[in-house]
Amino acid sequence: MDKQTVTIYDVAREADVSMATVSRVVNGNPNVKPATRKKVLDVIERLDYRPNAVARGLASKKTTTVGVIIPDVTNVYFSALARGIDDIAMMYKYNIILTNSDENGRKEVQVLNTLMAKQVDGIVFMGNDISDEVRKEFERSKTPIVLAGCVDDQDQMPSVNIDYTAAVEEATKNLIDHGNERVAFVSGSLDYPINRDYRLKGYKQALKKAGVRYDDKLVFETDYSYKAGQLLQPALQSVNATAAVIGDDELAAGVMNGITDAGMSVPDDFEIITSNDTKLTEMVRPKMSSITQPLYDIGAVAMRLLTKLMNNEPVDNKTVLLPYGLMKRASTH
Amino acid sequence: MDKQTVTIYDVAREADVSMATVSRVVNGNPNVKPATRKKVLDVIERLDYRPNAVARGLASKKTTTVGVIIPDVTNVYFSALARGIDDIAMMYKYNIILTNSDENGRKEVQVLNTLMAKQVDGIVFMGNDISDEVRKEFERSKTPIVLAGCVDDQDQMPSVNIDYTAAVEEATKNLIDHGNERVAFVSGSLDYPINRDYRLKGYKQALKKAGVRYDDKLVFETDYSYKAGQLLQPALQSVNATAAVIGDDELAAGVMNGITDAGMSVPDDFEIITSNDTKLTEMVRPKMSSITQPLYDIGAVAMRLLTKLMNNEPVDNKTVLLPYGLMKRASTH
DNA sequence: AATCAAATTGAAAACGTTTTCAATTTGATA
DNA sequence: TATCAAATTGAAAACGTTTTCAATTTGATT
Repeated sequence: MDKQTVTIYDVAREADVSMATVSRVVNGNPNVKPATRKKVLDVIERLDYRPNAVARGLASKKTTTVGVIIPDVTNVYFSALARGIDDIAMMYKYNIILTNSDENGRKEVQVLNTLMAKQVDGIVFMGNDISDEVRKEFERSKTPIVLAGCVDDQDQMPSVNIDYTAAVEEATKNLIDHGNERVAFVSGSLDYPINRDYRLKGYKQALKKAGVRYDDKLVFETDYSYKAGQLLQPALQSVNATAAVIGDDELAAGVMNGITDAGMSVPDDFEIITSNDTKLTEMVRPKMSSITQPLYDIGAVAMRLLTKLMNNEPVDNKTVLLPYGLMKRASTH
Repeated sequence: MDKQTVTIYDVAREADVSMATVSRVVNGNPNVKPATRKKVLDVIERLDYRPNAVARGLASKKTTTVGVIIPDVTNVYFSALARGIDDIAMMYKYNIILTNSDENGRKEVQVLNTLMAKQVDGIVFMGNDISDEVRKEFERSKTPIVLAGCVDDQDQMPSVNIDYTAAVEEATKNLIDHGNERVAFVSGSLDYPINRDYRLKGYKQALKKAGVRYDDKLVFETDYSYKAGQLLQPALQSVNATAAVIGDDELAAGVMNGITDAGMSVPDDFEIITSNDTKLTEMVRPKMSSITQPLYDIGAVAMRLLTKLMNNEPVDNKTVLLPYGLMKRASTH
């Protein structure tokens, strides 16, 4: 305990007031006489007193930190959400404790517990799935939790998303309207509700409305990587697919480059609509058409929703659907 | 204060031991009889006691959190560093408080102070520059700080980088060896030491060694954005540049697409070497040649260096240079 | 059984701030 | 001047854990 640290006790003694008064000044409590306030502020400046936020957290039971669970911060989709979360967090004077989960359920439970131990005021959870173990931790938690870019098929949790079903339906319809009779659906794991129950559902609805028979050979399940996308060209060709709705931009870039590297032409031989409208859609050639998701806004709105929950503010709607669109670029006609 | 929270006092009472003994058990202190330890652990499990890490942080003066200051988490370069930092942090049982700084000096000072108030055990700083105000905060800090992907031209701070000078020299030499007589240097702000004193220096050294006259019209200063890169094609053409070393992958993708969209051919008409070897270099067409930086490793080694500093472990070398290379892809001959 | 050293345990202070409620001060009114 | 209500202030407890050092226990030896 080196006495170079200035504590509230030092300030109180120098200002000849109690610690309670110093605390009131520091925290902007109005019940302090102006002259007293000035005296204390002068001492604070002279001693360069910096309040210890950990002590404050213990005493006040608010740490002004929020936990953010992210599958992988290097993923362009999730990093955009994280940016929205952090910007709004800082606006409301919170800091984020960021943890990569790798969509590993065991790791998710572990980091959830660590964050709870660190008494975070709230948690934003990103991921493709909510395992039973994770859901159990959610249920026992007194700390507010908001999902961002993650659906809760049991609809128990506050969440911010787009209407993935409608968005994929519209994208699929667009490809069908272009005359494509063999539209593929390229997706991450169909174990994930977001893919199986929301996005694939939109795909099927578009087919049905267009009177196109559903063929499960046109549904491809893979991981969300560029490499996996590149390897899909032969399989897509073998089922005579002429277009695809693809669930991730890096995956889509892989599919597209696999196709063009094989000598086929996009969009003439094969049309592509991807899903996240990250900056990657503009960088590849041809530029990729995409469902537009306001990624930054999903993060920002999730964090704002969380600040309301943390502060017991009234919340109209715990399930927020943000607008989506369809941005046509050069990967479609 | 709702009594549903189980505290160390509850465990001590149930196990009929003192709080000190419970603390010893929880923290693995060997000075506990096996029978006592078992008794305590049984109670901990029965009551589902979860230690409060904030209280522990206050009492022990270690919070097991580290601050990470990042210019922009959506930037592919920095997010890869962040990934390395987090993985090693978790390995050593730390969590990262992540803050976006936008390379804004005022904001950097602000977040530094916030992190200090939150008693982080250490800080990893990423950015292109260390402003005087930031440096002053560094100097007064008793908390260890490590730079990652950020050079300290005053060489006061522990840091992890590659030899940017040698790397750019080699890339420039490569382009000169291809017969290019007009090699451009496309960079972020030359106010930043990393660009002015390290990378531009390498560029100049390569020219000098090749007996090529330095022409400042071939030096382009811009921001690190795809959009800025796209707009550079006319300027590059007007100085008859036939090749460029470019300081950021997104910027390089913009330059390259600007050139190919204008009808020129890469590498036949214009060769490009970029600097970060992110996955973007594989996604664009043609694939981009790049200086290879082990981004993940820069982050990982920085975090490891920080754990040593935090634990007062011996450190051989506070300035770590990791290996770089030159990956030739299709944007060069 | 007595002695001694090592191991174990406990009481209470420490960590630095916030909160609570009683005590005191202040200002307005009659 | 006395009274009263509102404002201000202070003392001490609270927050939940760790640490320190004295007290106690244990085990080995004579």
